[in-house]
Amino acid sequence: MGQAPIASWLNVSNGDSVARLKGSHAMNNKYRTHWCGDLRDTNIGQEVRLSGWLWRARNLGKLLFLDIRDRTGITQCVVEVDQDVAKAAAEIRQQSSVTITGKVVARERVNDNMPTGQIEVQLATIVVQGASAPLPFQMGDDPKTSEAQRLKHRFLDLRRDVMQRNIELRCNVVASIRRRMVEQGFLEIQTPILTASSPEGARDYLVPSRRYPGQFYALPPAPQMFKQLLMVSGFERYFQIAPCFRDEDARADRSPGEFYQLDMEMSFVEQDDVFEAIEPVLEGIFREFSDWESTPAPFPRIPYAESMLKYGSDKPDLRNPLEITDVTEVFVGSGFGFFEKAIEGGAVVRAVPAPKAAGNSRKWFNDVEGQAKKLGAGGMAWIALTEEKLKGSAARFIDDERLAALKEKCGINTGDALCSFCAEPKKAAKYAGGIRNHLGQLLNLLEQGTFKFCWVVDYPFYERDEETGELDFSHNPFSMPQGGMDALDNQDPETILAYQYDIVCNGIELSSGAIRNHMPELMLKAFSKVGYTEDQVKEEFTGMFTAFQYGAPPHGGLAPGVDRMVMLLAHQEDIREVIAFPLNQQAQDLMMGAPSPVKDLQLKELHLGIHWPQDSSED
RNA sequence: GGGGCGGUAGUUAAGUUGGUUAUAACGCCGGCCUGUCACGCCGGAGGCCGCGGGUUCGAGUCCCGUCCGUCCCGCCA
Repeated sequence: MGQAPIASWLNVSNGDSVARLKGSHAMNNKYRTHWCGDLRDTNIGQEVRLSGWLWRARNLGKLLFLDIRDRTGITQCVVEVDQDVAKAAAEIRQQSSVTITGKVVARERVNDNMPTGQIEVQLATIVVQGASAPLPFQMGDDPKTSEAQRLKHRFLDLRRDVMQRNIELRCNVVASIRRRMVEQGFLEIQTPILTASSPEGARDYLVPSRRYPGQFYALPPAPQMFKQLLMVSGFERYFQIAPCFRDEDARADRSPGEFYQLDMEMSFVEQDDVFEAIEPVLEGIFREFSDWESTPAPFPRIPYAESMLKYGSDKPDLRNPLEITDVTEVFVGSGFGFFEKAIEGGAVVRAVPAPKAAGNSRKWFNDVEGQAKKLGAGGMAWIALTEEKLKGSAARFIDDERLAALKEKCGINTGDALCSFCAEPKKAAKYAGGIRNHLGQLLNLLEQGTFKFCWVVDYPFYERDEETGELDFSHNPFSMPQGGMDALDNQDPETILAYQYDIVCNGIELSSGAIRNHMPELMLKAFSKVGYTEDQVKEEFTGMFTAFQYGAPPHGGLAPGVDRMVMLLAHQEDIREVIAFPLNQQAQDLMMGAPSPVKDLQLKELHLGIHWPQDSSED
């Protein structure tokens, strides 16, 4: 309650950046002699000139207060109504940009909530530099409006304290990343934005070529091939704050259309070398820009298979203490017909403990089951170990011996409950993982005030498509299979692991990366397993495949998402809060009106015609 | 592509089992107010209840369709 926006703005703002602003040469010009956040009682008696936005006005009839704000803070101006300037001042609408002059005086009543609360400026003149129309929404700490409204008027939204702080934090984080990377010998190298479409992975944004009818550039989903080429070129250590473009649907933690990665790559390294290079950067960033605890390097390394089993996810939130257990064998011979039949068919049973939840109502458990059903689960078998008896949907199948086994395996005891899911392993992991997250929040189990990092390592190299049954790369086709050629030749492809890793923080995937496959013959072999001929590989990855004929070094890297890092550091739930001009979830820019139709002439120059979808009235 | 939730004044919301003139707060306009700091007090204007169709004597409310927003699934090497 009683949020003091004035105070909160300066308290959280990065002092260094404000100091840099204040120290800049643009001081003392036509518009300002001081910054609004600058004035203290030491300035009393000085004549000052300030510029900024009229933040709030309080008109007491014979006395008028105006708050003038710039990026550094807020200064209160005061004027008595019998002075000429007062009449003009009273008419100015909030959020107009203004320049004022006046004398700094001590306040009759000090406001301890404001850094400038000791003083005020006795208004001598006020000039409106840019008048503001009535506002489309209120400008408080809480914007109290829809995101669509905010995005449509982003220039106003960005004027709010929270947004200014987020954007400033982003600047500082990016600057710190650059410093830390350069200090480790990484070179920042820009790579093309207009490049060729690549057949693997995310859907490309295409740019039609004017000079070559029917041909297209693509915006890079990531500078993947370029950074590998830079390794072939011998730059040893490359990084870039790289724009990435993917025509895929958005999420709260996934920016639509475009986003930024700290893209990095190193040559003559193994997986551990990459980890050792990036861990201090991430740890340093998170320590520099947050008061929260942060996992000290080296971060824990969790094999993919273990992560799927224990956390039901390849991006485990380690703030959540709950662990999933495989309890398949407990249900064998239990008389629970549905489970037993499914288990015979290859299903497994995964259980999530719900500590101290045994006393909850049947409705509570039904609601939890409802969450699981949302994820696609057919149902949830639960037991609750109350003082008197065992209750729950699976209770009658659990005899004393089986109960003892569950207690031991899952670490549960009287007062606790257990939620179980029976399905084929991948799905069982997904349901149990979803409920692990749900229970973590519901039971308030998440450790607070901390960033929990981990690596998820040893991803499978291949996976089988559930529908078609065909083998495909599970992650990155350019990553190195563990065991090399020997594994490709002699191992069941589904058991081959990759030198492929993700870095995860509080359940959010910051990055994935890999040690790359730099050997042409190994590439051909790896691709042949998923149905690529030699010619196809050579054609679709021409640049890289050719380059690998000329002394490619072993190399690997990764690419943590910059937006996601800033989102975590700013304690924002939505990635668009740390992007100045994000697209909305439908990948539209509501302010600029993108995407938009173009003139026929433009299409003609590009040799394009529009093929309207069915149902469209135009043709 | 699929699912959940939402769409009422400039903005945010309330609106009962369908029933007179659709409420409130902030903003806007007018008036009062000399120590406020989310200033306060009095008054006023402002509505295609997203859009289209249906049920009904009667629809903001119920039904169908559609558009828009948001979150999730698919997707995101």
